[in-house]
Amino acid sequence: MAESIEAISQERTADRVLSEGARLFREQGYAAATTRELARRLGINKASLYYHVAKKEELLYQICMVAMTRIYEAVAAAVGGETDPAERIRALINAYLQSTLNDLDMHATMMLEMRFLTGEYYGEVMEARNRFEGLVGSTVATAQRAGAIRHDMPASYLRILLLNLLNWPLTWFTPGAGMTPQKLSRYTYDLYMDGAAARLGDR
Amino acid sequence: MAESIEAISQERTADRVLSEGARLFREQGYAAATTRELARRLGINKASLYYHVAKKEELLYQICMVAMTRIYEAVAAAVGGETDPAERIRALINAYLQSTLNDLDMHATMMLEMRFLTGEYYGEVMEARNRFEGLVGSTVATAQRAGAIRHDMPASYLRILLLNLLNWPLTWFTPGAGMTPQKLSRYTYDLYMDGAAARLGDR
DNA sequence: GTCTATATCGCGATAGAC
DNA sequence: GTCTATCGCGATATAGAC
Repeated sequence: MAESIEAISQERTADRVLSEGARLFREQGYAAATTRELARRLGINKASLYYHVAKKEELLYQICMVAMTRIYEAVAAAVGGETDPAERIRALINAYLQSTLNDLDMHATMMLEMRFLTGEYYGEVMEARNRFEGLVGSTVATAQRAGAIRHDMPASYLRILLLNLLNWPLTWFTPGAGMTPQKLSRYTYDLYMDGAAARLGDR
Repeated sequence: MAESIEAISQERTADRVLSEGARLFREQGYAAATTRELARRLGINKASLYYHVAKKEELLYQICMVAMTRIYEAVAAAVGGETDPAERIRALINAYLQSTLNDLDMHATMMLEMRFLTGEYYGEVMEARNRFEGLVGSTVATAQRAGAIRHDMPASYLRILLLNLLNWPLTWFTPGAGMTPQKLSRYTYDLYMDGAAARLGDR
């Protein structure tokens, strides 16, 4: 019993280090953020931090891996829940933007700060990211083979153009500033599938 | 005569500080980059750097302002050279991607590192960037009013979706890796205007 | 699991000679 | 316009008591 209570409070503290770390790294950038400031925000001594995490870089690594796991699972579940190729892309866009924009600290840190990782840390995160972007690519390529996506553009371009649309919002999205992940998802899907040009009968 | 030679060599050194600084800041991030390393790359003593630039932050500021000036002028000239609304958008996309991807160090530093500026430095760069993004927005809005762009999506979304497509390449584009700014421009325009969906008669 | 105290280092920036 | 020399600070991380 005492064990489970300890386990719970331990988990809480570890979680707080992760989420406060992600917030700090996103706000100030990994390199400029200090362990002193993180300890201050957590209300503990800076030395106490090193009970929870071996070093600053390891914290960044953990944040990146958690973020990658979350978004992979969210997007895989969303895509797996649809059969129609276009609906799968709609679900992908929605899950991607919901995940990243509702958990900005973790995902912006992962996408924008992972480059500061070195060696194995970097390798593992990059591998997870490649696996994830492979899921995006195969969803698009499958839709193309099914005839739902145009054939006069290589699947590799269709993948990176979609990733451009999905990732840049991490740099500018601000919750509560009028925009919502829902609305952005809808317009992103509309633009990605149909484009911005006026069609016959539009006016 | 001696003056002009001095002026030229002075200009050269100042230019080298700017371009090597941009390269270093892009490679390592502004916060992680050191003035020692910059001096080493320039082949001068670290103290000598402070003859050319007052402080590290001022160098970042100068890089950002030069990048903003360059891209504004390139895009304004390209858009001004066309009259057809769709062609103006094509020219905008092309000039935007040519500028940023052929001068990655300056533009990636501007877009991704400008957040480390403080006070007036930050204010001035942000103002220039807002002015520039206003040019993008007004080009899209004008095309919409002319009937070339769909009316069932707010111009504000059409602007940010285009900026998503144009800016994220700064994070992944690598010269000489198969992709060219030309090809990316073409596909970006095709996708932005027409979308990814297959049309009747595609197959 | 948190603390006090501290080691050790590398940073931005300056002084002043040449 | 570049140099040598150095200041002063704040960073990550560790030792060891409680």
